[in-house]
This record gives sequence, structure tokens and C-alpha cells, in this order.
Amino acid sequence: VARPRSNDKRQAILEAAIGVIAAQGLSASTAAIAKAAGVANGSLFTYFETKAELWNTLYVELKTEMAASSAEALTTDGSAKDALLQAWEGWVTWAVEMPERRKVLQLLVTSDEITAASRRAGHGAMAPLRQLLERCRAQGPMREATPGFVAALMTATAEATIDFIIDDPANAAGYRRDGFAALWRMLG
Amino acid sequence: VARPRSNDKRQAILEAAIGVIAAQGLSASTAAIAKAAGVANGSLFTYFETKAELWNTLYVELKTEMAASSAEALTTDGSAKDALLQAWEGWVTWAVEMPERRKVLQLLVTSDEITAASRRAGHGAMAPLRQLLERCRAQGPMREATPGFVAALMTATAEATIDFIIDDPANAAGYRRDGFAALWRMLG
Amino acid sequence: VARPRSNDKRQAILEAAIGVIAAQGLSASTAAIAKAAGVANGSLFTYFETKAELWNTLYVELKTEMAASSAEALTTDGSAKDALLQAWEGWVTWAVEMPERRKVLQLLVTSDEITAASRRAGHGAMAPLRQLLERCRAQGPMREATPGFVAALMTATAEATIDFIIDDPANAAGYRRDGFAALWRMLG
Amino acid sequence: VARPRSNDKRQAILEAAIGVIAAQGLSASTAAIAKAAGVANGSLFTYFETKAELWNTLYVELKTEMAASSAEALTTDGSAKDALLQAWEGWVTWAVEMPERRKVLQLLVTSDEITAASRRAGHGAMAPLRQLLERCRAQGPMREATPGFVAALMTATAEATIDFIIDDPANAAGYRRDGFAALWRMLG
DNA sequence: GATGAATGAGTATTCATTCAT
DNA sequence: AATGAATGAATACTCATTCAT
Repeated sequence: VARPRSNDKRQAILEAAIGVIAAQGLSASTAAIAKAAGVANGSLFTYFETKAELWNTLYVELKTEMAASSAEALTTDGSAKDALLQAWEGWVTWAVEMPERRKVLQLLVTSDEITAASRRAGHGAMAPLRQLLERCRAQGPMREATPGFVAALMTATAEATIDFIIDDPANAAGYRRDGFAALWRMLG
Repeated sequence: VARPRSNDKRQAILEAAIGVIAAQGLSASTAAIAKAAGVANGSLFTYFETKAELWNTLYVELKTEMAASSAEALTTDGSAKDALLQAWEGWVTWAVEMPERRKVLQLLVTSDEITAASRRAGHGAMAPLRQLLERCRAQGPMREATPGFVAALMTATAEATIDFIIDDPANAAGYRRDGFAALWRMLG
Repeated sequence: VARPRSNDKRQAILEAAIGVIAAQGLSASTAAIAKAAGVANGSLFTYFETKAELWNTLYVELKTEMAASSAEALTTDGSAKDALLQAWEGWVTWAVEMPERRKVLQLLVTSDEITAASRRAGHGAMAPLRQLLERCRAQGPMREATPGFVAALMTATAEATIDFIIDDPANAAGYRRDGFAALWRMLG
Repeated sequence: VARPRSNDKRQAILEAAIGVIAAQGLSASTAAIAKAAGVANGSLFTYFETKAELWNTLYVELKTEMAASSAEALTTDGSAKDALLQAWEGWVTWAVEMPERRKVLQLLVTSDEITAASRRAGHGAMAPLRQLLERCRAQGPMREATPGFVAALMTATAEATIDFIIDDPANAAGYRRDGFAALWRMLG
């Protein structure tokens, strides 16, 4: 097993990809990413067989990270609303503190290269958040709507809020509060 | 590189671009678009100096079209809620009936090639809808939030709803209704 | 039809390919060929869609040329033996005077890239020579063998003879004479 | 880069190379060969310093094997013609029973990578067969031709015959017989 | 104005070979 | 000695854009 594959190098490539994609979009070249990661051109392909595989790995990793950030403080046994607020805060905080990661994730979501399997994996990572959301939905005005649709509305609301916070950080607190209030009115 | 004569050809190129981008994504080549439009390779550049200019023109045109579809029946003097519902119906109907155009618009929104000027023009086309939205917002629970943010929340809600209708047309009526109800709870 | 495809350029590419393949073998790169032809890298692909297409075109062209060189003086109404001798002389002369072309043809014959259709076309070009050979075979000791097999034996004899002439030109006349004599003993 | 220990591994690599080259041609990669041999990528280079050295070793080995197969039964003290027939049978049998080995040898013969030294070694392996051929030539119609040229004609005849047997095995016996008869007419 | 040939920089991936483990 | 990760040069083909006809 001489000279095992280096997890550090693998991570370096993923991090480099985030930086390069954030700067250049999904048309970023593998050469640029390898250079940014400090590895040789061809080494990238020891860690990811194709560019598409790198894209998919990145997608799942970022989506999982995002999901985790909103699920972190979720063990509370307070009210559903309190729990949802905490999730909201975690999500928004992650996006605002890691704008590159969030931007890349947004780009990848729209890419044709992301496979159904990767999307399923990303979906899976969001399960805890979806369960919490269920508690909120089931007794509120959206009790007739499907859980998936309600989740999509939450995501849409969160992303729109995050966009405003990033574009206009001076009013971050307001957007954060108003966005959550709007979400809660939707489903609570 | 004199001024183009034929508006027909210009339109043919734009329509062809919609078809090709819908099928291949933003990596569609100018050659493929020219071929689909039935014009020569180089002729495309008589009408659009660069690929980016074609992208921007398309963005503004589609955004304007979308805005128009929701503003069409807006002259009603009924209640704000009724007017908003009509706008909602127009918007959703356009997206569902022209899924290629809507898909291309979604792709272009995320593209780095779209300039600030184009985004401003697109924004301008949405003015009538935003005015209507203002009537709704000003007296409701979001009266403290900025109009732009509320508009973004409406857009996010509409787009999420449209996604579900397109993916699951059997339940289109439910999503349409529930989506609007959620929107109205947000701001009404 | 502005600026029609130039036959000169096409031929320049084919000639360049001959030179480069003769020097470097079938691993010659399209870039090297384009450079030798004095055209841009990408222009090669205006004339030949793929490298394989260039290879096939070259194969058919060289094979046809070789066949023509042996069929040239074939209209004689002398004996079959005389006619065959003339064909032999034409063939050997072509190969010896155009050693690069002959070498490239030899390389291409063994290539996996040459399609069945190209081989058929090459075969077709040899038809006149095969007809002449038939006259010789039908009444000689090989009258029971298939025409194709006899043709292959002739080709094998000719190519072996040519190899020796090229390697040892001082004794060219001897190889030429002895080779033909051997061939005639085989089938006459 | 010390001396290799295991002759087994060396042979495994050579055998694997035959299989892979037969399937993929001379563009077969060292990685593919190593994998087929069940050794690591880099280990191949312990046994063969370069790819070219592997090619050359293979060439000499296969040529020697082929020569041996035709020389096997050569101790007969029958007539020259009988001895030549036996050699012919041995040669053809080897080629027909080991089509991969023969194909690879044919490919290697045309390769630029094979050095003059290797060709000389291959030539040396054919010495017994050439000696036998001498006995046939010296008293026949080719007594004026050089031994080397006559040997080349024999090789050409044999290879053409083998091609037909492999392509059309149903008539193998006919080709075998007619091919030898033609050869014998040439020189006997 | 229209055409499509010409251009050459750019891209993902492969591969022989080296070298750290 | 064996392994397989690391390297970076090499390659066929694409594409936005220009320009001769």
C-alpha cells in the first residue's frame, strides 16, 4: 500500500475547487483547480476519476455540511417553533459565514452533471431538518400540503433571505428576523 | 459588422438559442445555435457581437416576457388580493406552458455572463408586479420589511411552486392553490 | 459558399501526413501534421472530421495510386505474361520511387483504424490487376486455388521484393528480375 | 532498479502483454499490461526498464518461438523437399494455434521501436530454417538469387497463407497445400 | 449582408516513468 | 523487491471570433 492516498490532498483539491468555482463558475478547469490545490495536473485524477465525479463529491459534501449546520442545535426539547428558529439560524449563519461554499452549492444544484444518486444523498442529509419541519406543518395551515412541497418553500424562503443578507449585510438582522417571521406565518 | 437588417433572423436566433440551451445547458455552442436558427455560423455575430451579448439579450427578453405574463390581467380594480392572485396565475401559467423558456431563464439567472445592466432591465420589467405587491405589503405584517425583500420572497415562492407543478403535473392545482395561500399568509 | 474549401489545402494536409507518418509512424499527432501542412491546428478538422478519417482517406488514396501505377501500361494485347511483367514493373517502380508513400501505406494496412469500407475501396482499385492475374492463374498450376489467395501471394512476393530493392538498391535489377521469375513460376 | 528475482513475474508480464496487445494493438498501455499480469504499475519497470525494452523482448521471444516451431521436426534425413514441408507445417501450425502470439509478432515487426539488434537476434533464430532453405535453393531455379531474398520470399508466402487460413479456416487444408506447392515451384 | 473557412487558445484525460513508503 | 501515488508532457478535438469571398 506504499504511499497511501492522502486525505489531505483530497481535501486540498476539494477546497481548491470551491475557491476556483466561486471565482470562475462551473466552467472552471481541472488544471486551474489542480494548480490551486498545489498538485500536478494529473494527480487530480487519482482522487477523482472524472471532473463530474469531483463535481458530485463536492455537491454532496457541501449539501451535507449545510444540512449539518442547521441541525446542530436541534436537540432542544422546546417548542417546534423554537427548534425551527434554531435551525434557521444555523442555516443562515453557515451561508453567511461561508459565502463561497454556499455559492458553489447553488451553482452545482443547477448543473446537469449532478447525478440522481448525488441528489438523493443530499436529500438524505436534510432528513433531520425535514422531520422538524413536519412537526410544524402537521398542525398548521399547510397540513394538507405535501411535506416535500413545504420543504421546498422553506428552502426558497431561506435562500432568498440569505441572498439579501449577503448583498446588504448592514441590514442582516432585519432580513433574518423578517425572513423567519414570514416562514412561520406560512406554516405555523 | 454593420447594423443588421433582418429582425426575423434576429428572432430566429433567439428562439433557436432557447431550444438549444434548454437541451444542452449554457455550454451550448454558438455554432449549434446558428445551425438551429438556419443561419451561418458567422451570421450570428452580425446580430450579437459576442456570445455574452446574446445571453444578455435573451435574459432580458425572457424576464420581460415572464413579467408581462403576470401583469397582463392586472388592470382589475378588485381587491389587492384578487389582483395578486391574477398575477400569480399568469406567472405560473406562463412557466408551465413554456417550460423551455422558463428553464433557460433560470439558467441565465445564475450565469456570470449576465451584466448588472441586464439585471436592472429585468428588474424594471417587474415594476408593475412590484407595485401591486406594495399594496399588499404596506398594510400587512411585512409592512416593516423592504419592498425588494418581499418581492424576492414572492419570487422564491412562485419558483418553488412552479418546480413542483412541472415535476408533478397531476397535482398542479393543489400546488398552485397552496403556493398562493402560503404567499398570502406571508404578507397579507 | 464564401471561401470554398481549398483542394490545395486538403492535398497539403494529405502530403504532410505522408511525410510525418513516414518519419514518426502512426502515432504522428494531428498537430504535427497541421504544422507540416502549414495550416492551423484546427483547420485540419475542417477537412477531416477525425484523425481516423484522415487515416482512411490516406489509405484509399495511396492504395488507389499504387494500383494505378501497376495498371497504367496494362492495355497491351501481348501475352498474359508480358502484361503481368508490365504490371510488376509499374508496381515496383512506384514503390521504389515513392518510398515514403509506400511505407505509409504499409503502416496503414496494419492499423485498426482502417474501416471495412476503406479496405473494400482499396480492394476495388486493385480490380484491373486482379483480372489480369486471373488470366495467368486460370490455366496454370494454381487453377484450383481461389483468385483471392493467388492475389495475396502476388502481393506478398511483390512487397518482399520491394523491401529488398529499397534496402539494397545496388542489386535492384536482380531482385526485380528474380522476384518476377519466382512469381511466374508460382502461377504461370 | 536492481535485478529482478522472479522469473515467474517476468513471464507473467510477457504473457499479459501478448493478450493486451492482441486486443488493443501496440498502443496498449503499460498500466493495462501490469494489471493483466497481476503486478503493480511500477513493478513492470523492475523487469523492463522501458516500454520499448518490453516490446523488444517480446519480439525476440515470439520470433524465436516461431522459428523453433518450424525447426522442431527438422532432424529428418529425408529429402530437402520433405524437410521443408515439415518446417512449413510446423510454422503454419504454430501460427494457427497461437493466433494471438502471431498477431502480436506481426504488429511488432512493423514497429519503429524494434531495434536493429533485436531484428538481428530474431534473424539468428531463423538460422536453422534458413540452412534448410539453402539446400533447396542451391540446386533450383533460384540458385543465382541471394539466400536472404529467397528466405524473404518464403516468409512472405507463409504469412500470406497463414492469413488466409485464419480468415477462412474451413478451407485451411487447401491453403496449406496450395501455399506450399507455390513455394516449392518458386524454388524447387 | 451572408457565408463558412481559418484560427489558435483551451480542455479533460492518458500515460510512461519516477520515487516515497 | 513491491507497490501505487505523483508527475507533467502530450493529444484529439472544440469553439468563439475574424475575415476573405
